Amino acid sequence: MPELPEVETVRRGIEPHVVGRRIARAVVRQRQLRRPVTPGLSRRVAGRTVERVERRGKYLLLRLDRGALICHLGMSGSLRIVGGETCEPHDHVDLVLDDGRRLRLRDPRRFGLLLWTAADPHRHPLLASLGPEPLDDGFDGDRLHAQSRGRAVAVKNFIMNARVVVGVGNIYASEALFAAGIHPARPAGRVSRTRYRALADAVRQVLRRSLRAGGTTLRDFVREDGRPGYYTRALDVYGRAGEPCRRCGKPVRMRVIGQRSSFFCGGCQR
DNA sequence: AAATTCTCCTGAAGGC
DNA sequence: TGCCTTCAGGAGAATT
Repeated sequence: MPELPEVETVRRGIEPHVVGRRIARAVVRQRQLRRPVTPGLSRRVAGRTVERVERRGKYLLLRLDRGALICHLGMSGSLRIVGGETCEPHDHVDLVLDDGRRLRLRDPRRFGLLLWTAADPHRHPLLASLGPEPLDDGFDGDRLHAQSRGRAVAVKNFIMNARVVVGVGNIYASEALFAAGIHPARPAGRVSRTRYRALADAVRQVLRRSLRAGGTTLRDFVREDGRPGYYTRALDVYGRAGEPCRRCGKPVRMRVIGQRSSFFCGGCQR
């Protein structure tokens, strides 16, 4: 499931193939994604040139010379550069480029998103109220601390809230909390400033480490050329229920917190 | 306002 | 072997 490192890997992967290219047309085979693909997509993008590819949280933004495309990969989405029109099930949308190649969105579970907007995509309702980028200035422990006062929500859900910080999904939330020694179910308002600083550092470290590896792939993640891009980074806790904690040896525990499976070490995290 | 629940969908995994 | 059931998962929307 693509989280921030995976989405950034995709962005870097497709960027050199699409920037400067003119879009000939779009082919929409399945418009029913998380939201319907913008009606008349092909008409909107035909003849437009891709000026740059940006990322905001887990959203990819294709800035065109007029308008922009907002794309989200949900949990099973992938974008690839393909040579022909031969497609497989779940290949929902193609952007046909002027060199004949295609940027193809595949998304079996259809939790993804592809929207066209005429305005600044950063002002789009889906993006307008997003929190800071974890790898940029503006995200730090002091901010987390200030924002969490009085909040009873579990700290894990707190840092997975895109209004608090973008790009931290279920996997890296568990990993960062382990690295910071914070119990995932602890109320967000009861985490000290010092520990929020450790958590912010942990979030950055976990994301950077994964990004350097081209993204941690657990399931459906593939890179722009279709390579699995699997990097078997040893996750410390995620998916390791029952296995020994790498730090203290006690078995890693799994618990559902806020509708999401959470992995942690009861010995190392308080 | 904040927190929780619901929802979309399919592939994988588990049960029998 | 195969059919049926259950469930994960991003994140906005709806509900409490």
